[in-house]
Amino acid sequence: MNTRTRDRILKAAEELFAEKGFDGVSVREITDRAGSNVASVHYYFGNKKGLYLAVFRERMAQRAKKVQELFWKEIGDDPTPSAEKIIKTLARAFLKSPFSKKERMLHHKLMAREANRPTEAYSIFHKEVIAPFYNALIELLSPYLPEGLSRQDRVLYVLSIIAQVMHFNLARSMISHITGQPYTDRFIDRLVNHITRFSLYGINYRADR
Amino acid sequence: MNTRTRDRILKAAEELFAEKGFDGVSVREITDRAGSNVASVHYYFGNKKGLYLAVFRERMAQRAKKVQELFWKEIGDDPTPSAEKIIKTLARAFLKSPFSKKERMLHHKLMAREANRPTEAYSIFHKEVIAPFYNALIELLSPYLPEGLSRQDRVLYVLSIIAQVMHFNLARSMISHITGQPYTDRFIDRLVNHITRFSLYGINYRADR
DNA sequence: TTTTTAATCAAACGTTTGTTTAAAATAGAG
DNA sequence: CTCTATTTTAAACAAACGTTTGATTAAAAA
Repeated sequence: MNTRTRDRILKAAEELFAEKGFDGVSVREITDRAGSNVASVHYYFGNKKGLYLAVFRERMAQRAKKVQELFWKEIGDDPTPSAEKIIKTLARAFLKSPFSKKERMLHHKLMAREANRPTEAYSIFHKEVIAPFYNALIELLSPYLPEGLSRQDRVLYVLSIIAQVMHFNLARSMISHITGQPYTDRFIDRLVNHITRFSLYGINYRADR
Repeated sequence: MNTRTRDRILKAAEELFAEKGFDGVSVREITDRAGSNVASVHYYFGNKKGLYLAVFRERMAQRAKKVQELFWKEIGDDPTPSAEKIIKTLARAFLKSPFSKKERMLHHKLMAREANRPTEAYSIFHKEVIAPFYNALIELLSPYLPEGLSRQDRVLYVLSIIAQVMHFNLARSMISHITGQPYTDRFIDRLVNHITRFSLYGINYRADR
């Protein structure tokens, strides 16, 4: 198995799928960017759908786990982190993860695609990666949430935070139009601070109560 | 001009474009659903892209304006509405607008698609519909936002609210998985209440200050 | 050395794509 | 009814699509 060719195809496929969607990209476009033959997709992945599934299994899951690792590493040493630390770390893990801006972007794009219209690729990904992370976040945030909420109510708070991260990433073009700001590092820093502040107040936790 | 056939095509096109994206749908699929001939798209809209533009001009823009009218109607009589009223009305206008759930969903799907990767269809739509609404919202909310913020900072607050509305609508499948709740009317009511509460605290306005 | 395996390639497969054409059907006015 | 303009239709087009094939290469195994 020549993993180099296979990896080049995976990389090109991930980029193009995120950018244009499954139907927006042709196999030839992928193999051209990867510098391989059209037939190589069949050779390594069976068919186009198999390639899409592989992108999810081997690239998305990996990346999501890395984001989570980063989150836990920053939280890690603190047994009972403050609400501010949890939220800021969460926003940063998503918006300033250890990937290039391009990589982070395409990760979120594919996530959004699947959260909306899940393919077969998603169910395992959800069970193994998404769900455990959400559950852990709920545990972590619970002490700071209004009392007496059901689990279903508490998860909404986590979703409100994630919602902002996702939207500020995915609606970049519109947001740049409306704010007049390009997505520079400085602007992203400002977004992280805004999301943190908004969400911290959003959960309505006050240390002085 | 036989508007009946033309309208059927527009309706089918909007549904399918929202669901699968521009490249995910074939002209034949659209005309089949509309119950017309393949060539009718050429006859009424020139080509596939022209049909997509027409969907935006004639369906999306109309709908967005209706949502905004609903918002202003509920706000209307009040010259200086409270922060709570503004936010609740905003959340409701988006999540409980005078359309069917299906209609609202496909509207938001297309919005998200274009906010992410805008086509020519978007620029006019943005200039005439989106931007004015955002600007008006900023004006309305400004008295309740932290003082001394630039316009660019203030728009972020509006975006945080919209972000939640969009995400709770678009990531339905994932959210149902994670909460264990199907998207019933009762659940959507709960979402509206949650978003309102979270966002109201999020802007950190307190009448007692 | 001979045989087997892994990898890549150009070429072609049958379908589906968006688009166009020209004829047929329909509708409305005189 | 007749004539004309509008609308709908079946058929065909080239181009692009995903997929498959059989040949070719080079390295590994026998």
